[in-house]
Amino acid sequence: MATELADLLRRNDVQVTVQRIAVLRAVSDQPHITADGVAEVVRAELGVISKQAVYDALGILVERRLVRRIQPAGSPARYEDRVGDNHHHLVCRSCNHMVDIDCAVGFAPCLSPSESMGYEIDEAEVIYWGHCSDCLAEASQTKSSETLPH
Amino acid sequence: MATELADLLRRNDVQVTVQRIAVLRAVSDQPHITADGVAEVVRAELGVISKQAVYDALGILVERRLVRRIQPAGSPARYEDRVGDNHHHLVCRSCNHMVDIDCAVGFAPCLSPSESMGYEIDEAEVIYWGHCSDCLAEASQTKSSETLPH
DNA sequence: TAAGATTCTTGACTTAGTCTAAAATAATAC
DNA sequence: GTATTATTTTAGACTAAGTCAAGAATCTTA
Repeated sequence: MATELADLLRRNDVQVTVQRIAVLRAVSDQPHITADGVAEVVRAELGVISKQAVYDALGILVERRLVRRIQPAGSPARYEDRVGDNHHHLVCRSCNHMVDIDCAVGFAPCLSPSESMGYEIDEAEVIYWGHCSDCLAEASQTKSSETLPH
Repeated sequence: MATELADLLRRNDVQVTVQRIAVLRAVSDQPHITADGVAEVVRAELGVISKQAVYDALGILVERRLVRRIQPAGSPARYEDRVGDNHHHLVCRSCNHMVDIDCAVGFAPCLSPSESMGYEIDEAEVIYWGHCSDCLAEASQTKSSETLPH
C-alpha cells in the first residue's frame, strides 16, 4: 500500500522509514500543509512522531525536490508535493487561505529579469496577495464604514 | 534637518515623533534593513528605543505605504523606503544578501495571472533566488568535489 | 495649560524552528 | 542470520522574531 511512496523515496536515495512515508503522504493528501499540521496527521496514523523527525523528513524531501516549501509572509512554512511545474500561489490577506495558480505566461516568466546583477538565478518565486471571494463577500455584507480587513 | 522627514510623516497623517523620524531615516539610509537593525541604528542616534516602538513605527509606516516590508524565507522581515514602483528582489541562497531588481517586463508582469480564482489581487510579490557572484567565486575556489552551498 | 488621545516603555509571552546527545532503527558486510 | 556501522528518531532545552498588555510619558487640541 505504501509501496509506491517507499519506491519514490528509494529512487531518490532517501532512506525509507515509516515516518518519512507518513510525512510524504500527509503532504500529498493536504497540499499547503504546515509542519505542525503534518505532525498532527502523522500522529493520527503512527501514534507518535517527534517535531524534529517531522522537520528532518520535510527537510530531506525538500532537498531531494520531492516536496516544495513555501514561506509566505506572516504564516509558518507550508509544504506541497506539486513540484517541477511553474505554478505560483495566491494568498488571501484576511483568512490566509492559499490556492495554486498557473503561471501568468505559461512558462517561467520571471526567470529572466532584466538584469541579474551577477547572480546565478535558479528560481523565481511569485506570490499574489489579495482577498478571496469569501472574505470579499463577508466584508461587503458588513456594510458599515469599515474598511476591508487586511 | 529632520524637517523633511517630519513633513513627509505629517502629510501622511502619521503623528510625528523623534522615534518615527529616526526609524524612517534608518530605513532610508539602509535599504533592506531588519527591525533589529533599525533598533540598533536608532539607539546609536537617540540613546534608547524599545523593541515595541520600532515595530509600531515600522508597522504604521508600512500601513501608510511610506515603507515596504519584505519577508523572504529564512530571514527576518526587511524594510525599504523604495515604494510605489514595481521592483523585485534577488536573494543569495548562501549569504542572504539582497539586491533590488527592476521588473522583468517593466510593468507589473504578474498582476494579471491567467486565473484569479475569484480573488481580488492587489500585489504580486516576486523574489528571485540564486547565488551571488561572490559566493559563486568562493565556491569555485574551493575546487573540491563539494557541491554549491545552499 | 489642562484634558484627552496617542505613543512609548517594560517585560512577559508566543510561535516556529534549531541544537544536542542518547536511543532506536536500518543498511551492509560477514 | 548476526554483528557492525551508519543513519534516523526522540526528547527536551534553547533561540529568534515578533506580539500582548498595562502603566508612564508625550503629544494635540481646546
